[in-house]
Amino acid sequence: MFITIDEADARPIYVQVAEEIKALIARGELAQGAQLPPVRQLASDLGVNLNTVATAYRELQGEGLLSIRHGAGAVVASRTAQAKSEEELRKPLRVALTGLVLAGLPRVEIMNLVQSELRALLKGAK
Amino acid sequence: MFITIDEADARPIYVQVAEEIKALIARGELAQGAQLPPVRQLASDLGVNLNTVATAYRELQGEGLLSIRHGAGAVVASRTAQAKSEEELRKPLRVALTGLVLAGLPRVEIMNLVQSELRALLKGAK
DNA sequence: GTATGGTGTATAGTAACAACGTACAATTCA
DNA sequence: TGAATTGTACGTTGTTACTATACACCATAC
Repeated sequence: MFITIDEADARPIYVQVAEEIKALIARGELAQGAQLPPVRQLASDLGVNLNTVATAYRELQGEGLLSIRHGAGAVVASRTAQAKSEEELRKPLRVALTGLVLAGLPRVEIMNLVQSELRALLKGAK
Repeated sequence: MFITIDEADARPIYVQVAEEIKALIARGELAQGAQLPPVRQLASDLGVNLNTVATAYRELQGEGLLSIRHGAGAVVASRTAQAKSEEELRKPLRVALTGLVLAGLPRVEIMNLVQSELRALLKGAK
């Protein structure tokens, strides 16, 4: 589990952890049924409290990506998250693209970035 | 100024407001030099406190997009935000794309979404 | 079965943050 | 100059993020 916390990132730690695990699942590096590290282990690896990791796990469980069993561990439940509304999907994309446009990147460069990121994510796709 | 607050959106109100103004600037609907509404007016339109809007304005000023003068108002200072690191630009994009992949959208559909959003943003570009 | 070690969960405390109401200060203009 | 308009500062309240510590569930060896 190669997860890192970015101090410069304003988002809460548990959100960052959840986001990184999501990316691992999307890439197929965490396949369906795969066991996740115990909250204590991942927490100590990251230098945070175990409850912070537990919150991330519960968030992912809420999205249908993990299955947590008290006493046993957490496993990847599915590679597909529960359905969101189209607007919930579009908004983060709009925010990201707005940032790129305001950074002054030309259209072609933005498309290159998108394709490069998307390729990395779909690498392990079926 | 057509800005709306999304109750379902977990992000703070001032972030949502700042984000929507950014999109207006990117689209060219708020050109360089354009005057922004007084914090009291926008605040009452949105049904929030004036300081909440003021915080959004200051955030945008910090990114170099607005110029605020005490007693006068706020105007669009630039259409280009201050330089961010490549990772700061990539991360939101990765998060957005991860969400789309986990939602089960096929590659072509994701690319269609991206192009549709990007077209809307670049509509007013020179 | 039950003891033990491993696992997630619950609770309480602290600090920081978001949003608000109110008072203050700078600018504009009649 | 004075009044209206604009952003700013300050104090309060409720929420959130994170932590430390104690609890509850599960698997397994014996």
